[in-house]
Amino acid sequence: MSENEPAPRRSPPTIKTLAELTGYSIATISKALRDSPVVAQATKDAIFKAAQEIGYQANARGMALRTGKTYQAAILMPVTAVRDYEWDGVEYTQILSGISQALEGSDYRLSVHVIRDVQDGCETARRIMDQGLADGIIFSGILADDPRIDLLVESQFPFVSLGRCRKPLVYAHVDIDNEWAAFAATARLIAGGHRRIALINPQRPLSYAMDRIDGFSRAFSEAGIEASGDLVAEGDLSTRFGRESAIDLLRRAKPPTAFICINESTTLGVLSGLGSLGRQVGTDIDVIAYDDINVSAYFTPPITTFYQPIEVLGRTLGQFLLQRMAGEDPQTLRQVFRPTLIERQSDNLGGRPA
Amino acid sequence: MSENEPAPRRSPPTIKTLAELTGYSIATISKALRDSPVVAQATKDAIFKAAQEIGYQANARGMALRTGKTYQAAILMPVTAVRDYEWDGVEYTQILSGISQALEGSDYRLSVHVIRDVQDGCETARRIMDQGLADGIIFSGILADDPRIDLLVESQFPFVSLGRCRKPLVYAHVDIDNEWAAFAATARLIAGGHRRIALINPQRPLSYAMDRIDGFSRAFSEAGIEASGDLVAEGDLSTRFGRESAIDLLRRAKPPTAFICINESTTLGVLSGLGSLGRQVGTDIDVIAYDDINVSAYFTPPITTFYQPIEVLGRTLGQFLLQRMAGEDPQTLRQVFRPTLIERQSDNLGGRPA
DNA sequence: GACGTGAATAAAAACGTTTTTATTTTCATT
DNA sequence: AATGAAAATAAAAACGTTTTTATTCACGTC
Repeated sequence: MSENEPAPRRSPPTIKTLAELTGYSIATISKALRDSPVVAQATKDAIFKAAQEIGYQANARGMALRTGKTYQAAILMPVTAVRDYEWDGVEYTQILSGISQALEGSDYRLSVHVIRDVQDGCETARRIMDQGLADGIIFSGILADDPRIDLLVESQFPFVSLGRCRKPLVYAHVDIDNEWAAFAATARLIAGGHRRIALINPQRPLSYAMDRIDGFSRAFSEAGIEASGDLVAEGDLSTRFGRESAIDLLRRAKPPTAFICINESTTLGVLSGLGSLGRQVGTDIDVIAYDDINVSAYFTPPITTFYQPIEVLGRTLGQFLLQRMAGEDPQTLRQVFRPTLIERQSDNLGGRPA
Repeated sequence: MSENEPAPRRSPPTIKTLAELTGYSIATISKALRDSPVVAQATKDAIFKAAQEIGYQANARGMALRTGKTYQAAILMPVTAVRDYEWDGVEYTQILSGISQALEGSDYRLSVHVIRDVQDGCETARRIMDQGLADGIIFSGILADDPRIDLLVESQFPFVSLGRCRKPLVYAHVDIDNEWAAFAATARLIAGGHRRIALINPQRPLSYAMDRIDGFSRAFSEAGIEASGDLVAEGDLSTRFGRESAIDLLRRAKPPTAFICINESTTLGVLSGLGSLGRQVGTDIDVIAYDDINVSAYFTPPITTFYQPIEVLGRTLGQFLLQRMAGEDPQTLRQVFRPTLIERQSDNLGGRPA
């Protein structure tokens, strides 16, 4: 009854501590803390106050065991096989940051699972579901036909994808309007007199690679010109790929007079390639890029880009996942962002002849 | 006894399933699976086989509740207040990837906690300990006197830091030999005839900022020359900062003839600054950089750098944390990497007059 | 043959919750 | 005053483990 041990190494207070302290049963405590309507307001107040005082924090493991939930959101982070070119993936910092911000107020925490390829991603997703490692999943690098989306849609497991597949499935997603961005970039160059335009693009199975080709082609067809489809380079998004593609394309019999780059990594490579061939950006050749991390402004010369703050995508991903995990209909959780054009001095299109 | 329901939605097998299946008690099953010596080998074999067959996977939540462990490793990821300049933090993708690789074989998973500053990091660390959100912590951006290290050392909570503080404490860490790198870069430029050398450095409270100044100063003093301490710029590591510093320094009465940059982000900024002042790297000005993500090769011109694959740091961090969480003495868990010099054409030091 | 010993296994308790079920109390209605 | 419903709370069970304690059994020893 009256043990006077001075509690030398006290363990954190549990619901039981609160029960002893307030005189209520643990059941009542639990309900009160979750603001259940069955417990009297006065009781709730007393319990809240006591909880506040002793700094009670619900034990996540206990909750997890009982409810079957993990209070974890998982993100599948690709780590590319291309080791020598390490720029790839830099935008993930932004994505993580955005997601974390969205999760901040909630009880959810973010866990990272690196994956090597889509296959690996599929297995990881399945493991997450089967072993109950997380309550929801976010992933990117969506293929035109992506098995992860099929799997998760079928299992009805909460997830949000960064990017869309080409199947008519209903699922929560966030994306960039790549078709539009490629269209706008191409149309802009065509309007500037260019006819031979190169597109530095990711590999074909990626859904957004195809979106970009669609936009690219549409711009030509709306202008009534034949598309320079022979100038589409497809590869990993490394700086090396950008450089080698640029050099290869410019050495051809019918070289491009302008480049559209998929991201800043390839843009840097293209600029490096142009430089080593002695070509001047803005004079000999125009370049328009898609802008990941807002660094194109510092290229020499600065490059005109389409910019979309990645962190915003991340925040939206996080919000959508929370809503999805709360049971919301994926139908309503879809957003496609249009990047904004940032004109920089390199690009004085229209001022020069075709 | 003989219910013929076709088990339409079976839940994953538990230890109890195994008990029923094999006829042993759940206690024996648990011990067998953990390979306890008290259970007979034949029994173990039978239980392992059964577990294999039904694909039994231990429930992480049950384990967590009982053992008090979380099987989570936490990383504190800084998200800088500098929103406009988003390159910052790109190397975190590499770090995460490395840590994940190290954790791969283990039962541990990696969870990300974003922090806004050191203060926030301190609170987050405390919360992780108090609420038992993880069994170990990794963090970076170490200050010369870092409260997080004090806190965790005192609490004896397992952690590994990327970077060292300047207090003589014993704790697991991984670091780059910044003193040496700065010394080597400075000495190289001095040997090439430079006397007025600028150092683009992070802000002072950061431990490695001071390490770099130490190395910088030592190179001068060993050469018997007065250090160009007036040419040390301190700021955030954004590209903008690099650009503005370069422009500012070059406009001074006694401008630098060479730059040492802390990372590729600032390097790009410095190059941008040089470009807009019409200076030629490798002719008018030399630049040596520290290389995060191996992209300096594609700058125009390519820049000589000190390179250390960040992923290796990440892997080491992960390994150390695992060992630390297994109870290993932090005394033995310390590693300081020396980056390797990558000479690129821009840097033909010694071939020109002072 | 009783007895201790050691090996093997089983039973029970515990971790901290939530949820279902049971009990008590209050109070209006007859 | 008895009855019943509603409100409030308590008790108990459950989630899936691990660990401590208890039981059973075989065997060698006195």
